[in-house]
Amino acid sequence: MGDMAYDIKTICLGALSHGDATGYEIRKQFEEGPFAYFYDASFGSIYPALNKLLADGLVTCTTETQVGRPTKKIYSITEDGLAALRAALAQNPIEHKLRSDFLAALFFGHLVGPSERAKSYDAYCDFYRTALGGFCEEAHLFSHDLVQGFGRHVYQAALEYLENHRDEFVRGDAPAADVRRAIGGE
Amino acid sequence: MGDMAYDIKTICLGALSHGDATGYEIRKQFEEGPFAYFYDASFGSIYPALNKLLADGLVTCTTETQVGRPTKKIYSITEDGLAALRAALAQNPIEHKLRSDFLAALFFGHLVGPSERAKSYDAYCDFYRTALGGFCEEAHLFSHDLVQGFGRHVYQAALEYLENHRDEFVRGDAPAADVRRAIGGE
DNA sequence: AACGCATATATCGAACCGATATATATAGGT
DNA sequence: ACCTATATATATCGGTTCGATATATGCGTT
Repeated sequence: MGDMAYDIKTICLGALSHGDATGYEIRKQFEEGPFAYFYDASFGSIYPALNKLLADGLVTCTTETQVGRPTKKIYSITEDGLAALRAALAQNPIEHKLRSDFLAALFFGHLVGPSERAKSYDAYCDFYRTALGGFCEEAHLFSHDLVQGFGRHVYQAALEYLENHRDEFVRGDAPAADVRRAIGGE
Repeated sequence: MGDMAYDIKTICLGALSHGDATGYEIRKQFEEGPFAYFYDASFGSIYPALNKLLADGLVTCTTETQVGRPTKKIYSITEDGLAALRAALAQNPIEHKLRSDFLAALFFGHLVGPSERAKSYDAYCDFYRTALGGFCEEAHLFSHDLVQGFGRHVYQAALEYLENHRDEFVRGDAPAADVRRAIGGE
């Protein structure tokens, strides 16, 4: 118990606990679905993960041939798979990692000019505006509802802060106690 | 221009733009420093990155022998390094990725019991409380100030939401339109 | 005296991302 | 009518990065 992180296999089990799906459909859930904003996985990790889960008996697979389309491989979670998912969830992981190149760009904003700062800033605002449109309004489970509500609340707060500090940042107003080092240029 | 992400080399250049440092000190900045909350890098990527930057002439290195301690390698950014950093910053990347096992645990909260839900939830609240204590109050640059203020504001909003929805989530209150699938157990 | 912790560098396996390849159907633009 | 882009669907491969481990030493604590 304690400090660890879920791997893609566990997250795939989680996705399949909501219903059968193909690898392609799981990917779409990461891209547009309800947990798009706090998790991601690419084909390069989903397909190998599903094969591993299949070999371990945590999922089953039925193929569905289609006319003029690639054959679908529909995966279903097994009893063992659900038990493995519950066991993983019981381990209470404590990871929460944000990697934001947007914030890095703003953090080093003093190294570029006001127009560059404005460009980064506005792209970041747009990111939040777009993301806020993507949160589902009506969740079917209290847990999904909480996570969606959380995301909406936090993203709204983020956008609000950004809108209130734009001019100040783009102008490059110095804070009260300005002890900055000279690092050349600009 | 457009869609890309910074790599560790660029972020190391950014760290060195604030002053000379060893690989160990750069790591500490990712762990406790001002941009700890939106970026991370391990020794396994920092040391190779610094070697690559040295080979490319973007940083210089002076060794400082110490009594009874490993020899320090102090890195400094060069003119070329600063130019490379500015060039990378001008590319305006648009990546912002959150990977939260906390939120995943809450998202699948319906699969575990109320006591397990409470454990995950409280650990998440503690994460935000601890993190809020780590934001620096007095930044020396307007850009650092903005990013710190943003983090503080967003984290406060996150904690506020969590505190207001705890009981509801732990009890497992169903939302208005409850169309949940039966997924076994519990 | 023993143990853990901080300092400091370095490497290696495993995990994972991003791009690419393959194949086909539909939709939209010119 | 043609051509391009997008969507469906699976799979693999190279490269980046993480997490753990190794090495070496001093200092503080039990």
